[in-house]
Amino acid sequence: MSMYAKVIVDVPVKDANRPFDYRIPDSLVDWVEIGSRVGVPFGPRVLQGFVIEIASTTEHPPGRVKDIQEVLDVEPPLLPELVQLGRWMSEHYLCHWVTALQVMLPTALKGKEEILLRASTPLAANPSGDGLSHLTPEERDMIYWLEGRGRAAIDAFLGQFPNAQRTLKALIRQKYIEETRRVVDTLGTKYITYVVSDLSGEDWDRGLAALPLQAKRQREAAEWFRKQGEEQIRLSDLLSELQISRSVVEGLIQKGLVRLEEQEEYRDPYKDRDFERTTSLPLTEPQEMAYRSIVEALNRQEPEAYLLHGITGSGKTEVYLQSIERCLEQGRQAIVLVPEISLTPQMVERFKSRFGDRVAVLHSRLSHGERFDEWRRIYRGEADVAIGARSAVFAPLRRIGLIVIDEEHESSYKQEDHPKYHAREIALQRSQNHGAVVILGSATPSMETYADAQKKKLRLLTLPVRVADRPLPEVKIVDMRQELREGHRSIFSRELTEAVQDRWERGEQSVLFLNRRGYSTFVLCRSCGDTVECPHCDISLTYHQANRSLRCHYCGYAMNEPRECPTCQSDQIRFFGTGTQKVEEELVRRFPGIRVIRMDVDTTSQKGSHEKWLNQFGRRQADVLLGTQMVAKGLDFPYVTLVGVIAADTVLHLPDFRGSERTFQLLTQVAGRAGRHHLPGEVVIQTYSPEHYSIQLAAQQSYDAFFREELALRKQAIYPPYCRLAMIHITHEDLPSIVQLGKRLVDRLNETKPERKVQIFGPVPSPLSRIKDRYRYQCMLKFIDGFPVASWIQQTLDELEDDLKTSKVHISVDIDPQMLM
DNA sequence: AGCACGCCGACT
DNA sequence: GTCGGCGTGCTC
Repeated sequence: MSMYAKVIVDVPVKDANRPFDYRIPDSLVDWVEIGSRVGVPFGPRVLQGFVIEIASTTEHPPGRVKDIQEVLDVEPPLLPELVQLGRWMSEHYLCHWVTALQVMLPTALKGKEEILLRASTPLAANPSGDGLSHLTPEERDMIYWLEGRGRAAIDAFLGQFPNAQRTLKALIRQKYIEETRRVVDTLGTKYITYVVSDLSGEDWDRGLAALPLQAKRQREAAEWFRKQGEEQIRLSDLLSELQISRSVVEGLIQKGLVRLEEQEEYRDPYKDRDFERTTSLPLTEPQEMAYRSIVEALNRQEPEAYLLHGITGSGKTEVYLQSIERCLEQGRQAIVLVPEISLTPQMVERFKSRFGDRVAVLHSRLSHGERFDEWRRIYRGEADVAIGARSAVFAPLRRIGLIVIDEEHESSYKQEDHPKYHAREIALQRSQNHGAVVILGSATPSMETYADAQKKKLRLLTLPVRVADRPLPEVKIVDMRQELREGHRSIFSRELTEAVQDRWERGEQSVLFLNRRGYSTFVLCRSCGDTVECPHCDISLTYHQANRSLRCHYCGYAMNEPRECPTCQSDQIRFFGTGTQKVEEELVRRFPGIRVIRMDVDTTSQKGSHEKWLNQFGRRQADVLLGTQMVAKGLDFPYVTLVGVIAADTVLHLPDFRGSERTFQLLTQVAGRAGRHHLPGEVVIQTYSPEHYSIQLAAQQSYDAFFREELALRKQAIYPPYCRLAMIHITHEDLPSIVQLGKRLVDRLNETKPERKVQIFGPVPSPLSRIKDRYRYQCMLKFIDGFPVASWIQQTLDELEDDLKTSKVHISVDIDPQMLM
């Protein structure tokens, strides 16, 4: 009786987004499991696929079912739990199943098709070449070339014979050339050769004595090997240590003294670093309470979610560390998610120091190979704490007890391309599967999360004071309009200039923060501080350079680029634009001789440069650290006593209802970098909107007040947490089609929508109205929590299938979008 | 997505 | 007459 496997093939297209049945040949029966990665024939090709189910029957006539060609890994890389999670994701986020599965694996495990060619009639069998006589000389050339090589990749062949695709196809059809297709991994495993010996002491001595007298080098090598007292030594170490060549070792192998063994080597990205072991620190009372509550939940081994709301410097990380310790004691495992940007060496070090080799680190700065190695350590249970950015939530752990999401409000937990998942949601999903505890930690929780805590959907734990009762830094707000009125046009206000000067003289350090995102997109009057807003939407207009207009991307309202401020008629109207480079120049000009480290995408693109700069700053080899987002998070340096925010408004006026929330979070985070140790800290915030509640309340470090204020506004305008959002993006090559199709889609949605559960806005052109020669429209949906939007949208799209298929429209859906652009 | 099949215009 | 354009349809 044959067995069959249901396989999701690597063809992310609607028609292929379903399992295909394959027969499992007898030779592979022991290898094919749920979660296996296999190579399967699909049409004329051989593709990678994932086994999602194994069955003893198939609905298809046996003749129509092909065999699985190969199994690509010794063990199935996807745990059954993740296979199911992938299905849930594909339904919930409206993506192809295979896309959801692939995102869970390191890119090293993405096999691609390889085509090998071979001449089918060896010359030897047909020396006269008669069989080829009716071929053209060119065709014969190809066959001779292939015979000379034995086997060649199709790329090499086409390199040799450009534009020969068609001829090649014909030769394959006529069976002059044989084609083999299979799936190969993009990246192999790294192997290291070790020298080992199985001999007992006596045998060894005997062997050593038997060495010919002239074999000086061999004797030397053998004695050195023995002296090390290790069971195995890296061949490369031995060769370099004794300055001998491989042939010496070959001699010892021949005489049976040693043998070589290939072993898989993990590329440990931290192998050259020593981590000083640390043990638990004493907990403050609030820490202790939070910890105890978490431990109780861990002991219950049931899914439970907590919000750990702790102000900056209150010691959230220590609570994580000790909770993880408890989790490991239970024989369970943990995942720690941190935003990519704060996955700093400092952060990693704290975990490595506490848990040593039991920690595996996954982040984007590792090479594909390194990532794969760390992933495998987790897969094999050699590491039981996985720490990483967003995608680490898929770490292949089998017994998860705890999932920590640090800085849970960070938008980087939402993946911006398919599958557009939110790591927080995936974490909650996995905690259900494992009976695990989830800790969402933040000083500035997202509105949604805090609202959930108030609704008791999450249990709230609070750390209201800093460790060792250190005071929060003093925050000053500088009104940049006033500066201008008094004739100061510099990027630096007088207040900030003085403060920097002061630290410089005292040998203390400053961090200057420039929020680059959003520059040049909004219009601001330097005289009255007003921004130009949409009359219908109460949101800043976006400057569109293409047609020099201001637009609202919620309702589509547009106006021409203004020459004067609509409020005060001043001509001091500006399209904002300042970069870190410009700030650095200004800084050096003002303080000749000051040592500045600039950290932005330009200076940190190189591997390890991030770490290098921070180390330099930590060793006090610079007076000022100037940077974007990346200096806002997680840094903890004792001599930083000043934090300056160059322009606090940038995010505030982005056309996004989360502008105030983002501003508040960012300012609070940045301010938290100052005065974390024995020296008191000071924060200077420069802004054109000093009275704005998000800036005022960030200065007061008053989360609760901000939450209340913002919540009222969200309620009024009906935005999350009072509803949930979905965004439908429509793109097409030409404008008339997209307008027409957009309308048809929205009409259909309106016809089928359940009253009072969904509101539909749009379609309107996206703020980026054309990308890569495709026009973009978007349509926003507000819906009440609990309504199954995804399946409703999918159903509606299916109904329109015929219309949509004939046009070249692309439709993609984003559930709970973070950016409305 | 690819790749084949299939049906219409400019070339040896 | 053929080469080659890309519309349409399918992949267990």
